[in-house]
Amino acid sequence: MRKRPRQARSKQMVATLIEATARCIVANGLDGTTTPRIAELAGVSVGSLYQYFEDKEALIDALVADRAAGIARGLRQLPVDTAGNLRDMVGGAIRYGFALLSAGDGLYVELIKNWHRMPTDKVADVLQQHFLELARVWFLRHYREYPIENLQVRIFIIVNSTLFTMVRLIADDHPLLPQSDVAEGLTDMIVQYLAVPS
Amino acid sequence: MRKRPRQARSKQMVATLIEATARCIVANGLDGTTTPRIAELAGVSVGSLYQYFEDKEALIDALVADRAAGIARGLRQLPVDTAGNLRDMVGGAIRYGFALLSAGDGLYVELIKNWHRMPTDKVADVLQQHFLELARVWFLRHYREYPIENLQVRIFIIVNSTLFTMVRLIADDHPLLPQSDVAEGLTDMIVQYLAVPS
DNA sequence: CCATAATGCGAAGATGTATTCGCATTCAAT
DNA sequence: ATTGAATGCGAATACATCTTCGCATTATGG
Repeated sequence: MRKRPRQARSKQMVATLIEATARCIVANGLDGTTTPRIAELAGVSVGSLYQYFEDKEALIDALVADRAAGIARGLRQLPVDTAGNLRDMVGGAIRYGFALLSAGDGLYVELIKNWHRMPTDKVADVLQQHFLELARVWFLRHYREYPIENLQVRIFIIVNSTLFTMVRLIADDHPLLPQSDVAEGLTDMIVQYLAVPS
Repeated sequence: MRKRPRQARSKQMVATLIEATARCIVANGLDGTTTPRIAELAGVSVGSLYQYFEDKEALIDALVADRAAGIARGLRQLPVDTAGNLRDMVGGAIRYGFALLSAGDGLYVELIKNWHRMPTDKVADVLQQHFLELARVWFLRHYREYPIENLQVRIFIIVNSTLFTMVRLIADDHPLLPQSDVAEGLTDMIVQYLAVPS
């Protein structure tokens, strides 16, 4: 951030700009998101934007960081029963994922579509770490011993598979397959993949 | 195409432009690919480009169509043994996929990264249809009866999961996980998912 | 209340890209 | 060889975006 906000109104401005960025991406897509448009949506001048953000990228990074923090918070508060059966846990996570991606008028979908030019690692790592830890706990409880090495590969595959399959489905204007079927399919696939002790 | 090529040199020009586009994308990324740069790489003027292609998009579409045709050809010639075991078939396909993505200096990876602003369906449908048909044949041979409805969902999930997991891994500059491990993991996951008759 | 710093402004500058158009060159058929 | 069509050219046009800078407005502390 170019200038540290000292007064209350400038803190407000930073928040307003980040939210305007989100709305602009939703309304115009990432490519159609320009600094004048963001400023207009924020009800603010372009100059003010550059008072607090080095450039457009910094603004978008701030948005991603904000949402990533939100998602991390949501994941931690997601009720999990590490004593329960695997299928319920996975199924719950899948449903949570679909709900999240469908929320925010498609902001997340647009961000993930453009993962390669965004600080994707911030978010992907959050998911990766969360589910890795979750799986670790679950397996320790149920099997005592488990090849942890292999678990990283499995979680990497599962997280990426799920994320992009979901996005591909949601981004499709005329999806041939119902979301519920794909959710069930993903759940089946993941549970079976995790269940086999290699 | 704006003008149908009548003379030999113009056919050559179309081919040269398409190949230059491929090289430009490899060298500069899709965003860094501009019509002047393509023309320069082709050793041709910008004007000539617009003689044969309505706009930049048409040129890129032509490139995608060309490669999609090539991939379709490659898939058909891929030796498959529908009498053999499932794991060998899936493993072979995965290896073929990794080889394809690693080839062409990263052209395919760059194209898939930007799937959402490309005629992705052209390629995705090719893969979808190919593996759907392949799976159908295999299952008819081995089980006689199989819930075909469900098979579409499974193939959708498998194709997208595999494609994007591969791309995510290859696009990572410092991959934590070795490609061979991920390939094996994907194979395991797919085989198990397909093997369970639902 | 005043002085100073912080904040807000938006037209203008700098850059870059897609596309066109009039003219030059080459081909192919007679 | 000639002529009309096809092809090739690239400077110029049109447009859009990011970013800056000098000035106006607002807040804060003494």
